[in-house]
Amino acid sequence: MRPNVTSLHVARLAQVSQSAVSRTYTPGASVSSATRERVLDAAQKLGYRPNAIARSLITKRSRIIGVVMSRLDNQFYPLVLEKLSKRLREDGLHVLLFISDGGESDDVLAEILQYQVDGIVMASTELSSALARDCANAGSPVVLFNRITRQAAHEPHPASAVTSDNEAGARMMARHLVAGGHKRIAYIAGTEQSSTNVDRERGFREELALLGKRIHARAVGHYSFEAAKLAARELFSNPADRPDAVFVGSDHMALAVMDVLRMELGLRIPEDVSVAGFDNVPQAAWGAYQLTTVEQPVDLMIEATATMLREQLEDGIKPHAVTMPCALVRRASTRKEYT
Amino acid sequence: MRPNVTSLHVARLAQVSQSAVSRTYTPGASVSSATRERVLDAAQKLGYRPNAIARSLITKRSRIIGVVMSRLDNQFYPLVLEKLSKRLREDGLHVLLFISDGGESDDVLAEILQYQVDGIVMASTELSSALARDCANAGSPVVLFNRITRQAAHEPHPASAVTSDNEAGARMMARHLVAGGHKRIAYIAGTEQSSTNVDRERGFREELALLGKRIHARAVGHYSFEAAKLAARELFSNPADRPDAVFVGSDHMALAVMDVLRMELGLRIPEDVSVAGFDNVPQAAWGAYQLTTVEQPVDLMIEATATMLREQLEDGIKPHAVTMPCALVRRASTRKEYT
DNA sequence: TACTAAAATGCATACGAATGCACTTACAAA
DNA sequence: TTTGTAAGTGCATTCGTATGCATTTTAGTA
Repeated sequence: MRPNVTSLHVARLAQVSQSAVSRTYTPGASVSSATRERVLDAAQKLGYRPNAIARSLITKRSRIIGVVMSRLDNQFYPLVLEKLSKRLREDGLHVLLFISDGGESDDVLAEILQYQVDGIVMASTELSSALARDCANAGSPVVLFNRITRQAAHEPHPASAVTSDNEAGARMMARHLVAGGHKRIAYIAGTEQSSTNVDRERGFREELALLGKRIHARAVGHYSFEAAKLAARELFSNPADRPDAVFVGSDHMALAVMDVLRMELGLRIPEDVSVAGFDNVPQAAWGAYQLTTVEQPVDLMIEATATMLREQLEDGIKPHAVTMPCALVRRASTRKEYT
Repeated sequence: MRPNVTSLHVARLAQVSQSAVSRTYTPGASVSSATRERVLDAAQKLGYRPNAIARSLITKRSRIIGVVMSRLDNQFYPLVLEKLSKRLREDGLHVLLFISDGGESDDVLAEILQYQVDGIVMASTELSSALARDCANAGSPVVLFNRITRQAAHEPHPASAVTSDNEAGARMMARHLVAGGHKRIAYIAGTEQSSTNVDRERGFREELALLGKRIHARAVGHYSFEAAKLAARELFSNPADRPDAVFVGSDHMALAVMDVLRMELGLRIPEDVSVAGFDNVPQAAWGAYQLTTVEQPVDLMIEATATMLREQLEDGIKPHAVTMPCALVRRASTRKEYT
């Protein structure tokens, strides 16, 4: 194996100092264009590439962002990952990816921190405040994506958070379903403790209350495709008292629910029962589903994430939380008018 | 910001040398259990974490694998990513993720190599042999996942490759469709130059020929959802001569095709036309689609990928190619018997 | 108890690039 | 020409850990 070619080799060939080589690759450093050219020439000849590891060691900037995700089977997250990765690359950052199983991710975080990441993005993952403190101590700002940490009002935020306005989105859906004349409205929850579910459920419940309605039946789908199927069967187990609408805590689950209702129970959507979801994943628009849903503004959320990372990294701004607006997307899975 | 706590700080607190601290964290190194314990105690108190960057600099092993992907909207790849990430973590490796736009990925590779990755996995991406050589020179073994480089017989493989037996899979599908009594069998291609498409199309065509049939009509979907819709419209534009079966180069495209056939053209599947795909993504099993398809043995392919990386890394084994068997998955989107 | 092999430990150096500092050179203004 | 200023350059050091080597300690055996 050939020995690695280092800046020193380049320096020798170009007849300059190692510093000159370094400066050539450091934007804004002081090098004459003559030297720069000789360095680049030599580098070209030797096939030199600056060693990012060595650079990180001395600059204390790895230009790596640790990203923790789970549930990649829910199309929402791969798309987030794709966009996030592209967006961070624009800022010269790279993604070190960790797949967690969704629960507490102590060990995962420990590994991440060893790599001296410049920041951490956690999506579809919980973060204990103890872990958040660890990260803060390690100097790695954390941005929660699509999750939020509950926080006592007087305490500082342990981590930043980017979410959409889950509560408002759910309220829109409540109004939409009530306007459709539905009488027996059910709710299928995601993971119960997750902030997304808490917010969505609260918004939905409260808006229904304002309209003089209530959640007629409820089951839990844990944001899982299979669990959502079980939840649907449970909700519709009593033929005498079936819901005429189901608001499901995520599209991923809602698609499973639609399958159960149509294939197993022979129900027509939306004639017999309306189904609505949350997220607006691509499949929601597919012809066989046409799922009415609440759209999360992914692009805005990604942009906000990138911005918050940069702010905390460069300007030392404190962690805080931002919320982006949702929008109702009406499709064919919900009745539109009172019948 | 607190200064980072280093092995030296731990050493001082534990009253040992910095070497002792290092050895404590090096499996198989020579440390007495007494010192190890004191070191761990001190580390605990100080919140010490070994700096993976510094370690990499000296060991010349980053324990990072660069993974290049595109098309994360095709569910096949997120699932590969999830499994690959988990599998590599078992080997103590981590994933540095790059999203490419699918074409040549020169710049992406340059960035990857700067991080001194121990290896590279490229999925859904082409790799020129020039780039492959760059990687080899940099000492980073490359494994192509679900792609293969065409190679003159006498030349050494520039990169390893893990694929399923695309050709055999397509042959199975040809037999299945012919057995179903289809007369006018169409094919929708993925990206035409991609090895997956070349192999699938060849297998399909040749097996049909053996059975005395030929591809009745053909269009190109570029492995894209939207392009596949266009392809479907094109294939079915002449009502007088419509295919009675369509083999689509990937499930992702096949689902789009089904939408067009049913929603836009009002065709029944499989009564009016059979549709089949390739990959067996989760959505293929969804109630609304029930897509007959060829299953790629993802778990085997992941395992092979991990193995090849390890072999090339540790045992210096030369790049080579392996192929895993596919299996036909019959569902409701294809007619089963001659009618 | 004496002797030997093995284990444990510390010292010093190396990995590859960035950067503060001191110095030289170039160039413009007086 | 002299002076002042800025740009360019090289030296030497630094980042945090691993490891070869020499040395000391321990344990094992006769």
